[in-house]
Amino acid sequence: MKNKKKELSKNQKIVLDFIQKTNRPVKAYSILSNVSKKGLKAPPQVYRALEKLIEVGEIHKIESLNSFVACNSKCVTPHGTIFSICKSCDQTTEVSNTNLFKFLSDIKNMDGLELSGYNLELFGTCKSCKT
Amino acid sequence: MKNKKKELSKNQKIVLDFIQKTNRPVKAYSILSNVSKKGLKAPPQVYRALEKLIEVGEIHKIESLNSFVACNSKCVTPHGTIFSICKSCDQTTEVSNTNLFKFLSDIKNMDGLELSGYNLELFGTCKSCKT
DNA sequence: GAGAGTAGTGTTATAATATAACAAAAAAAA
DNA sequence: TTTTTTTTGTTATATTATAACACTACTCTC
Repeated sequence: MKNKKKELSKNQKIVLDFIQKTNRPVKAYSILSNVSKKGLKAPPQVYRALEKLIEVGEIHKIESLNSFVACNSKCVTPHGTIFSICKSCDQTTEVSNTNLFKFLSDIKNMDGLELSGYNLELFGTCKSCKT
Repeated sequence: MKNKKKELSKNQKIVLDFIQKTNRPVKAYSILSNVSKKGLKAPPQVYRALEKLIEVGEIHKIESLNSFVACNSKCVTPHGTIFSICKSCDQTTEVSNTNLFKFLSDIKNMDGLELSGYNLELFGTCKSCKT
C-alpha cells in the first residue's frame, strides 16, 4: 500500500478547488481576488499554493499566458505537458498525444542536453472562434 | 525586385544588436540597462523594439524565462520554435529538428484547433553543467 | 512639394506578475 | 515531548509589461 499521495493543506485545497472549477487558464491575481473570501489575502499565499500544486502535478502553468490550469489527468508526466491554446479566447486544452509524447521522449541528449522535461504550447483558433 | 525586407529602425537595430552579441536569453530590463548609453531610457522603447523584432522573426521570446534570444536562422518559421534550455545555467539553444518540425506541422486540427504556431521548450541539463 | 497616412520616438505614469524576508502556528517525525 | 518540517500570515518590494499622450520622421499619392 504505497499511498504516496499526501493531503493538501487548507490553502492548497482552496486554490486547487477554484482552478478546477474554473476549467480555464486563470491568473494568480484572479485566483487571489476570487478566494479572498476564504481567507487568502496576499499574493504569497496564492503563489505558494500554486508552487506546491505544480510540484505535485495537480496543475500546470501556461507560460505564454502567465496562467494556471488544472491537470486533466491525461497528463502522462508532470514534466512533459502539451497544451493547445486558442489565440482568440485563450481556451486551453491539455493534449494527450501519445505519439508526440513518445517522439519527444525518444529525443535523448538533444544537442547535449539531458532532457528532463518539456512544455509544448500550440497556438491556433478553436472551433467556437472559427465560426 | 520584391525586396520585402524593410530596414529596421534605429532603436530596433540597437536592441537587436545587443541581443545578437549576447548570445544568451536576455531580459527586457537587462537590455534596457545595457543600451541606455545609446539613448534608450524607458521600458516602452525596449518593449516596442522587441515586439517588432519578434514580428519580423529576428528574435524569439523564451516564455518560461521571460527572456529574448536572437533567431539562429535555422528557424524554419517564426511561428514554430523549439528551444532547449538548461535549468541550471539558462543557456538556450534554438533547435532545428526537421523531424520534429514535420511531426508537429502534420498535426492538423488537433482537438479542433486550427494550428497556426507552436512553441516547444525542452528543459534539462547542458553538457557544461553536467560535468 | 503639400497633405494624408503610417510607423517610430520620447516620456510619464501605472498595471500586472512575482518574490524576499520574517515571525508565528500547525503538523509530522523522532 | 522535543525537534523538525511545513504551512501560514504579513509587509514590503522586485520584476515584467503596458497605457496614454505629444511629437517627429518617413512614405505614398496626387
